[in-house]
Amino acid sequence: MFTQINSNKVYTQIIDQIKESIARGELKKGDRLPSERVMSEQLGVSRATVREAIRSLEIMGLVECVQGEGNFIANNLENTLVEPVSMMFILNQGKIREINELRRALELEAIKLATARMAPLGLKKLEELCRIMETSPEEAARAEADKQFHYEIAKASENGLIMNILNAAATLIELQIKDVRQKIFANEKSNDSTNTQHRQVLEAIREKDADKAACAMQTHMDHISKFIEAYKESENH
Amino acid sequence: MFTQINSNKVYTQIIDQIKESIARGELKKGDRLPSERVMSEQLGVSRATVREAIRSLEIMGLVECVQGEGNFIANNLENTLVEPVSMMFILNQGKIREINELRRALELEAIKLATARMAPLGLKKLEELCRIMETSPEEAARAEADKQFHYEIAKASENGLIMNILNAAATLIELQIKDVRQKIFANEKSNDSTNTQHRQVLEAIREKDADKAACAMQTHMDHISKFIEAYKESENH
DNA sequence: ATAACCAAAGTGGTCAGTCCACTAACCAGT
DNA sequence: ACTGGTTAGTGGACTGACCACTTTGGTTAT
Repeated sequence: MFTQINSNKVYTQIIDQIKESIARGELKKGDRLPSERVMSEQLGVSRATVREAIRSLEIMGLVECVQGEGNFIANNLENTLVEPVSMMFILNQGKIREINELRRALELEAIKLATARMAPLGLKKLEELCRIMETSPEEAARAEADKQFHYEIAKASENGLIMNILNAAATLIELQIKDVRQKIFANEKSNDSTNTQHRQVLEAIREKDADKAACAMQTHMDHISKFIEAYKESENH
Repeated sequence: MFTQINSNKVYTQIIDQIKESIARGELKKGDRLPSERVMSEQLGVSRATVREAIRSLEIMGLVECVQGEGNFIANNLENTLVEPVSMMFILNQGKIREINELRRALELEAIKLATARMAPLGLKKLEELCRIMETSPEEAARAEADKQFHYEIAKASENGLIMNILNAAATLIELQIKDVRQKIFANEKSNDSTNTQHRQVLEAIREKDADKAACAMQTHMDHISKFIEAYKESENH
């Protein structure tokens, strides 16, 4: 009967215009937006309204605002979804279990894809990271290598979406439990089994056996989340 | 020597305060925020700044703003991540392939979890939805049942994060290809095989066989994404 | 008494103008 | 070549005003 009337708040339209401009390729990563004063003039709206639109994009990590310099399309989109996901998670009173399950889903898909798409150079990096985790005397270095190991796999999946959300999930876990690795492995011989698991993942990738790799990763994830949930549990008591 | 000074923009602090207030449980879903004028007074900042903070939360879907009434913590968080994910996707010049892969990852995890957690009532709903897809003469009704079928599974996974991101992925596909189902199945006998796949998923759940269910879903996902990517392909030529 | 109406108060949406803090670029003095 | 100041342009924040909308409560007509 009647067509839905879309309120079309002005700031929404501005955001849409910026989005379209990006989609059309007029704005690319790192590009500078026109100054707020110029934009407000071009769009025929007040500067305050332009700022509300830009602010939203900034919080989402799509725009970087530098005082005295200008507003830029973000170069690095890696942390784009951390804020939104974390907010949504808090507001939903989410459980750590949910993040673990999400992470497992993505790691499993990522490694399947990565196994097919991994380049020799990536394999070499994974090899090196395994070595560091096994031999480095400093926990900090081992922890960093651990992160990198999973990051390399995500990268090799050649899927920006999965990579991004995976990063958000990992960050969210860190937010919930500071220094996860330290707390889990500090008083554990568990380090050895973790290293073994990483090795098995690496070997499976090398053999281009996606199912085997996924299986190895699944074991690894189960191992980790068992500790995380146990830790979180003990914290609440 | 010197410690890094963090600028801590004011609107960021306001957002943090609102977040903390939510985390502490002072603000819950559906609650009304103090009016902008009151907040600006309480926080000792201008209304414009308060608005920039609230605007960001609104775009992320965490706050709903109603003119003449007030600003509310969102009741419905289902679409929280659609905007951020879609933005990030566009800015990254993502391919439809990536969404499909993301969706597959989540559907696979969701169905594993759902198989373990599905209640009898949910099974009944799935049964009914299968029936509609198989017998309803109206494509619109069948399409709706299709959506509901996947939604019920996501719901049964009892994981808000996965449910939410899955919804974002599904929405994103719809954004890329309007009326996906119609376009894919309009001139296809493919409807039959889709129905068969849904049946197989349902049966596996009924048998509480998570692996079998995941396998059936995998087949279903492969089937769908083959069509979607083919369609998108043809569209670009 | 009931229903319809209307005015007031409060709210978010938008605007214009102002000042401050910061950056980069240029320029003069050393 | 380096230093330090000046200046133009930028984002950050504030102020006060007006508009559009909703709710509310009293007033009027029935």
